[in-house]
Amino acid sequence: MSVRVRFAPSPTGLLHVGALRTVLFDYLYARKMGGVNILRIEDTDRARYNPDSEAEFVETLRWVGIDFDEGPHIGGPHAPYRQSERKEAGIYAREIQKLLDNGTAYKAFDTSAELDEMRELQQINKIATGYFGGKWRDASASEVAEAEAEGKPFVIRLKIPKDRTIVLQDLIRGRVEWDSNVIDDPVLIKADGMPTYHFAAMVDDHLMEITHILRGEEWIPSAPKHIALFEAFGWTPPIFVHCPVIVGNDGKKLSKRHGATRVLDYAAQGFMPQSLKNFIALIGWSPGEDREVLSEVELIKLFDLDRLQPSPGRFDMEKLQWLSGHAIRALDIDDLIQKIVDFVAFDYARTYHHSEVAEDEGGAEEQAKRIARWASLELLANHPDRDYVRKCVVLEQERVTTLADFGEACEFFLVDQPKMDAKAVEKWLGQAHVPALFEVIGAFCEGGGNNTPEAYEKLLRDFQATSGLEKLGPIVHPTRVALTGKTFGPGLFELMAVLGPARISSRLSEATKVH
RNA sequence: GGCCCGGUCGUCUAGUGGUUAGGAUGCUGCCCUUUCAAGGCGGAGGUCGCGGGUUCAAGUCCCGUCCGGGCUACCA
Repeated sequence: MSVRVRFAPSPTGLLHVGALRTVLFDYLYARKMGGVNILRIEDTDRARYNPDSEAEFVETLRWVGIDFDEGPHIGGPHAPYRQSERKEAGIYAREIQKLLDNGTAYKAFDTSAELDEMRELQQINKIATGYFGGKWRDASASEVAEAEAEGKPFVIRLKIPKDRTIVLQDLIRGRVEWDSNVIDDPVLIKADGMPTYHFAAMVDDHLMEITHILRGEEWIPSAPKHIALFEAFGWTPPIFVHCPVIVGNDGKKLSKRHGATRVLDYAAQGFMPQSLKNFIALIGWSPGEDREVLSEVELIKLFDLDRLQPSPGRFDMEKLQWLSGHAIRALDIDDLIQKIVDFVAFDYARTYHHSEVAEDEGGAEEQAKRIARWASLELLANHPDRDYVRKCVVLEQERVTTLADFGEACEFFLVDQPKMDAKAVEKWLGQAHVPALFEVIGAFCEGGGNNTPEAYEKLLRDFQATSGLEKLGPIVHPTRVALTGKTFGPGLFELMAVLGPARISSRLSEATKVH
């Protein structure tokens, strides 16, 4: 039987990192097995419904490079793929009737006030809370008919069998058992007629012929309900795969405090999607060899559910950064430039770089940095001299970890006069030999000297020889500061050849004035 | 409270009875070098949560215990 997996998010908000990992595993497994990857929207909770959510999922997953074979945005043989639409189509009404008919589900007319009272009593008596039958599980047909005739609202609950052991055979965790008497009767259909997750998800998984249910481990406690539901229908349940969660550095659930949880924020920060995938896949899974940097193809080829690990993993930003830098360095230069151009055209990245930054993430200072970074990125992407852009990017390629980093890295290439680091100016530009040095370089540039790294190197080394200075540093550093405003960056001779004589002369004369 | 899941260097992990407990990241030293990176070569960092047991032999199997996390809704 062909593998069919599904990502079934509830459209209540953004796509976060934890959910991404589950879809990634769905996707990798489907692709590896030549199976089908399905997107299904679980919008049965009207109160929490967010109309922008579905578009967020689709856009984000497109960026990451995770695609679907069936879903609300592309259709498929099991359409519709939104549960609200499936409800309208009468699917859940039809299925629940089967359970009502075979006696495995029942109508319960308790009011929410009654249920609250019941729970309170259970808590006081320190016994398990939940609905273990109440007065309706075994109510007589006439009692039910009477309540219905009065028009009382009701829910439909599943009859969890008594005095049994319910067994979950989880692919990652093995056998997990429950005494069925500790499992309460879950609501299947709410008073408003909408199905609950428990009902809709399992019915759809069966109808859509899902072979493996990959979901977060927070679902383990409700697994026995789902298994009992499959039994009530007489259906064979799919294979359950409860994936470990991703937590923050403090071991707690990933939240805003740990950095971005919204996947699209990583796109906006200029991370390479492949490295995010690579990184996320490595939390809870490994190929079993000592290999960590994996291409898309390798990821698919090597991935296997058998190698999933049960323990939760922490989200380590530094490793993501290493992976992203690695991916950028591996890129062909023209490809890289195209990616930078695309990045600058990416609306959300622009928005991200211009939105307010919370105090604990750097506040106004960080925000100013982002705005400057973006401005420089735009200069780079829109620069008329593409050959110049190419040369700048080549020199910075091995010094960045994200696409956005090119903003800061290339800034001095792009502006008329770079911002000068005051400390660097003070340290290097005041030295006695500097005026003579700049004069020599200026003369070389205006006199039509060769604009090559080799020629500049010879020029500066010759100056060193005649000046009597022992090291090249006192010559290189002031020049670098005058030309870039910084004490670090690409090789001086290479960057001089990129800047060219005109920029060099004007910057040197500016630098002379500054000091 | 009840039920459930988890526990190997700071972090991500390899490991399925016999290994000096391996790799990666991060940290750090050296090399390269005009700086910063990148790259190359080293180093520190783990009494495998703890305590019993089984065994000639336990990170690996069993029991107990501690700690962390989840669920305990007409939310998913």
